[in-house]
Amino acid sequence: MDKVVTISDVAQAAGVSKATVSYVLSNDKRISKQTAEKVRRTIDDLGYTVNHAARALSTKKSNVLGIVSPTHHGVYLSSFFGLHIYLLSEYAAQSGYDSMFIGSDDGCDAMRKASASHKVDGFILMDVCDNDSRMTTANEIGIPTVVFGSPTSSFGLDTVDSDFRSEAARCMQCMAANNHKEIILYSWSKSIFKKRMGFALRFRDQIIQSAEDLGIVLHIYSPDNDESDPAGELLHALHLYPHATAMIIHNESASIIAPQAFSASGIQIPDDLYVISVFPKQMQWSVLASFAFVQTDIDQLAQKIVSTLVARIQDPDAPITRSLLDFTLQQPVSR
Amino acid sequence: MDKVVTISDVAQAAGVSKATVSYVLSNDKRISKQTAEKVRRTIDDLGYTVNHAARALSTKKSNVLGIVSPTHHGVYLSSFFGLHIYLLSEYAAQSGYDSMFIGSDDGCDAMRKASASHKVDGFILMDVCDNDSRMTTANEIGIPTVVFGSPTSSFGLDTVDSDFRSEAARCMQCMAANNHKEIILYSWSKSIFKKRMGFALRFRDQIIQSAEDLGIVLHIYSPDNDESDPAGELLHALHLYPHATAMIIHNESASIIAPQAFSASGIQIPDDLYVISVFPKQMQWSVLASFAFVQTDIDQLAQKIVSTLVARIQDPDAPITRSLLDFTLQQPVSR
DNA sequence: CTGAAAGCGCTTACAG
DNA sequence: CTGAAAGCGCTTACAG
Repeated sequence: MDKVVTISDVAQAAGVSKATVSYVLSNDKRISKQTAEKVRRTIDDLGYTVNHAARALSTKKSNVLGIVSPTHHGVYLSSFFGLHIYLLSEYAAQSGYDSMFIGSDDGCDAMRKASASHKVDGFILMDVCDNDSRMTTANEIGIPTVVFGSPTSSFGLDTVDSDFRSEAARCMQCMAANNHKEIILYSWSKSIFKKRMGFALRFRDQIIQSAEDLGIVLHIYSPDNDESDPAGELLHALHLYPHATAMIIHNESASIIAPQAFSASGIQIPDDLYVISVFPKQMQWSVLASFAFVQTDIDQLAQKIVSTLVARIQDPDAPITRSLLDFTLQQPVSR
Repeated sequence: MDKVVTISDVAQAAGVSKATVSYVLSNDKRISKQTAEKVRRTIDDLGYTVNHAARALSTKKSNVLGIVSPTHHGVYLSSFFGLHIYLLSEYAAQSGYDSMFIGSDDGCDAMRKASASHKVDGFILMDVCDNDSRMTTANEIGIPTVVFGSPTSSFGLDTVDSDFRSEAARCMQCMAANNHKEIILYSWSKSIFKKRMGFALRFRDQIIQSAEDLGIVLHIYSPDNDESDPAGELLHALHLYPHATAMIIHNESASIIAPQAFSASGIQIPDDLYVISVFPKQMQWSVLASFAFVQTDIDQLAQKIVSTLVARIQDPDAPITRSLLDFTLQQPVSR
């Protein structure tokens, strides 16, 4: 439509050089207050906006963070994936970064391309599993990267996740405190374990450990895949282990469906069965009041992920960071 | 790490000019087969990738699509939002575009900035409601834009959505065919209607229309907001209208919870209550087999959205497009 | 069929 | 405190 205004237009209108305008833009203190003020006014008058491509070419920085979706996520995609992306890009914006979603199946290839073409300054790897090839790719490229997940090795990359070990231990202490001697861990599906997702592995391993330490009889139930009916699976688990007095649910779809599934079968929570569930506090509409729960906070995680990546971009040589956010156990609210 | 290779390096190594390399890159037929072949080989050898910023500066095209999240989505965010973004960016990639997520609360401001700084070639507006300010903003900017949603007016913008009117009519014909004289429409929450979201309005209006045409007694139930317990709301609706023999559920969280909620109350589907639900075929883990349902396909929608936007970018003067995808009604599978 | 050159809109040493 | 100028890595008329 109307002609696009460039830095030259501003310079001319303000009666200064392009360099001066550029310095004003970057708040360089060498420019006098009056000049800066004058330039800023003409910028507003003309409605100037910096050309992103030109700046990127000149500075060799794109000011874009690449959000890399998991390779081969298969059919399973958390309902909170969208919220994650939303929040990440929100916090990125607050730090002056745009965010680009990199989602094709050939995750690593897409990463190489995005990096080689200077499209991004850094990567956020979503839902990283053990030995995730995206980590080695990031390493080879040598680009600032933060891993969202808890792989056994992060290959020298910064890491952010919920502290599943600590949360698991806390769940078990709660079980002991409430005098439960035999419990069920309703865990993630076998296909999640097969993918070696850290959140599933780390949580389960700590539960096993704590069960031993506390002398609690533990049964682990893990559905075969994520397509089966979680309500039926939950009841099946109860049927298999009739002496269990409590259950820990660490599984998204099961957490959502569980209150209904139990009430449908006339199981009173917490009288017939004491239940602890782990789910994001953003899971609102699902009614879980009679459960105790570990309330992970996606918002805090997103904020931490972005700040970690931004810090890494600013100082590539800073020591590696491993941030585990430890969310507390909430007791059920009676209603 | 290792020095980044530019078009000059390729030109030198291949013994041609930069211009020639550039022409090879764009498959210009003026370059001889042999030269092109030679250049392509050195490109591979050197591992050259075009610098995105340089190209964008030169061509004034960013090759990026901006996905604009709804302004003030409030607490409600569909569980499929993430899948949507994922699929959109997948199809964008297939068409040679990257996708940038634009999500801040000041949606329109963010749009202006993204456009002014030449960061995007076009916009996809997610979940557009009637009189959505993003539409007028897109118009003022004069940038290729496709509206995902069914607003009353699209302000001259291309539009893609599921065909809610047609689907609603089909649901009602099914009701009539099954001889239901009195039914309940369990609809979206009042806050969704207050936002004037087209999918809720258009569907409801057609249901009302069809009810009149077919002589069916219709009760519309709409929860106050999206935080309330959908299971309780569903039962409340049944309680209010005890003579209804069927229900149409057009509400995401209610669709998910409904099978459990009904079974918990001993309501047999379809014997006690005939139910038609509308939900994406990507909603897998939730068990809905005893419902009839309109199976919208997020994948097809995403594909259509991207192809529409790409076409618009290529030909800004082509006639305006309005694509309504009409998904069929599936009868329940007995199991 | 190929190349020299201008230009895209910025930033940043370097002079003054 | 400010400006002239080079350079970032491409593309694209324009010559030849």
